[in-house]
Amino acid sequence: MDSGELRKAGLKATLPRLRILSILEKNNDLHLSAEDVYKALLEAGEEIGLATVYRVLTQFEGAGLVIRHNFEGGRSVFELDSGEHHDHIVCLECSKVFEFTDAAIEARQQRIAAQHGFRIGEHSLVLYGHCTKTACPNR
Amino acid sequence: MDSGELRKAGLKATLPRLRILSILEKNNDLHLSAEDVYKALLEAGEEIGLATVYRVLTQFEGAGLVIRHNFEGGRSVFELDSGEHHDHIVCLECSKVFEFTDAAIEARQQRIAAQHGFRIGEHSLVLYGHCTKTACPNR
DNA sequence: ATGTATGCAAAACATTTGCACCTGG
DNA sequence: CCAGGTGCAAATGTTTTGCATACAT
Repeated sequence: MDSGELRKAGLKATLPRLRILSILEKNNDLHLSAEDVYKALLEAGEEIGLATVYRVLTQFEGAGLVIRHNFEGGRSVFELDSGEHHDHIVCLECSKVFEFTDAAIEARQQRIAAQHGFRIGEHSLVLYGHCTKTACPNR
Repeated sequence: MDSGELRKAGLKATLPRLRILSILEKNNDLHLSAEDVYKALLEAGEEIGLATVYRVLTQFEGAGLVIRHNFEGGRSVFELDSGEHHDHIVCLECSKVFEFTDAAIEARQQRIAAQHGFRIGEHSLVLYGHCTKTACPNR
């Protein structure tokens, strides 16, 4: 049980929080929207309010447990913060998300930021494209 | 007058469209939201509806005249598409935006996408950070 | 107990759409 | 003239908030 993680983040270990954390853990490869999490919980027979999902996800983000992405398409998606930064490739057709990291890119980013007098906090690199060989509906 | 540009994009050269284009040109260094454009036009004494601004910006995006960004914070911002791709650095404190390009990063992005069986359409690299020497309110 | 968290419904935003009227070519 | 564009208001979709109730410690 992750009560510890929550406590450490200064959050009471309530049932809704534990459940949301559990959904995120179970789908760590996916990137879920608040509604996705909500539906997953309902389907699992759990009772929860959508507002709670939003509140908890926002708190998790503030606590550094979760990362919020603003990919194309209005809604935010969330993933557990593994601690290791990574970038994303999003298929514009099937919405599948791949993750990657590249040391060379990271290094250049730091240098560029410094050149512009910036101290980088977070950064997000998202490649939008089209699958050519995966299970993408369009091949 | 940019009637030509519009015509070329298959769009009638109407007054609202010309005005919006003009606002974007005048603020090419900024990244404006639909509401920003709307307000700018109202302040300039022009009559226009917010819905029209949204419609026109979306059409411009489709026509490749404009690029839409989903930076942090729910709303979309727009900038004229200069034709030359570039990345962004956004100050989390003063919201100032700097642009840059880096050939090495671009090259690696292509390679990485290819490795994952992706054909890249668009991509967006945004560094979120803090100014250290510009006119940022927090220095 | 008691301060916090939750659920529900209502509110707040950003954006889109239906429709009658206006306009550019 | 006529297809397409615009304005307004209403609809949508997402996220936030107020408030009375329920829960963790």
